[in-house]
Amino acid sequence: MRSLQSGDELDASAIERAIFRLREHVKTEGLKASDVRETVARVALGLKGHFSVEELVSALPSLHSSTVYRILPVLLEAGLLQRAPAQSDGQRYERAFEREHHDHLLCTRCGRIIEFHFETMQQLERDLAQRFDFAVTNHVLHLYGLCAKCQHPAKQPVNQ
Amino acid sequence: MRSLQSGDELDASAIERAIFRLREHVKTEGLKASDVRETVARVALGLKGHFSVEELVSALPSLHSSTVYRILPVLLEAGLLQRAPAQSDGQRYERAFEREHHDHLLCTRCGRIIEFHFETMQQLERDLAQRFDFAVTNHVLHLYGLCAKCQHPAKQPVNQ
DNA sequence: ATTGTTGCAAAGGTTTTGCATTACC
DNA sequence: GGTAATGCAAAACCTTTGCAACAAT
Repeated sequence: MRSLQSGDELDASAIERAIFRLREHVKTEGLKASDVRETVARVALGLKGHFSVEELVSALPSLHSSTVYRILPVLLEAGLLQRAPAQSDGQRYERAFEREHHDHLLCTRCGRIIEFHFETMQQLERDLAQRFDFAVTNHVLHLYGLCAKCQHPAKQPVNQ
Repeated sequence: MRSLQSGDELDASAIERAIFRLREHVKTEGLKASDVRETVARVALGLKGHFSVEELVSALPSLHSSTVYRILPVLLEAGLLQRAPAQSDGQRYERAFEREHHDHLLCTRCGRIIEFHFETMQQLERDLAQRFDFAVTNHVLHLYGLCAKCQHPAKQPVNQ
């Protein structure tokens, strides 16, 4: 098991690789090129951590939310984004491009999210393939509980 | 790792234990006793597998859906129900009372859901407690992929 | 020319909320 | 009597869809 940082940003050349992959995907799917779609991709990849659709739309003031809603599935299918744990304000997303898979630890009191990588999962996926003849392509592992601060409230106040 | 059956029903005495736990929880929370709430609990615990709110409401024709929506969180907090993988028709729930934790294998083609128990998760939870000082209370593990039938389409048609 | 894309408005569906009434303690 | 629970209707919420105008192939 390893801990991970979520805030690592994509540099300019990584963004260009992502756009390249998007164009490949668009071509493969028989869609047409679109500057708007690429703008959404660039802005989404520039957001840090987990973001809501509303946050993405706010970062794209010239675009209508329905346009963003229509583009999001394409960015997911192209492997640029992936779903993140949903909150009360709807589905959330995060960057997937050039980022290794990770799992989430969610504090149920303060909302803090810790990311980590659990190597044993690959062994589990092999076991499942054998036992159930099930071919795993991806997974979601969310663990809920109390983070260090919220377990020791005397040291730190709640919700910060 | 062990495979599990989801359809195991609660017998009458187990239902009574669940109602007892609900009453304890209601008392602890400073709420008032309510026959309606207990009826919802009994009906929900009688449903097999994963169910939508609409299915629960349909099984309670005399109650308004808003009443069911208001009662559901109480049944979750009392440990009688837990969330199940959401579908396009909204959130789904399943029984949690006197049922060991289990994880889900979800076929992305036909929608089939296989439940299993992964013992190593307890070891992971201990590791996380050490590494991050994070106290895990529960977790969600969903693995997506293709089930046996959908990997071998020659033998079996899709979507059945 | 044909077909995908976008903006706008409207509808869609699930879930929540305000309020008056009823039930519980 | 005071507070929670319920039913109803309405609102809120996120998301999807229909349609006309626009852009790409």
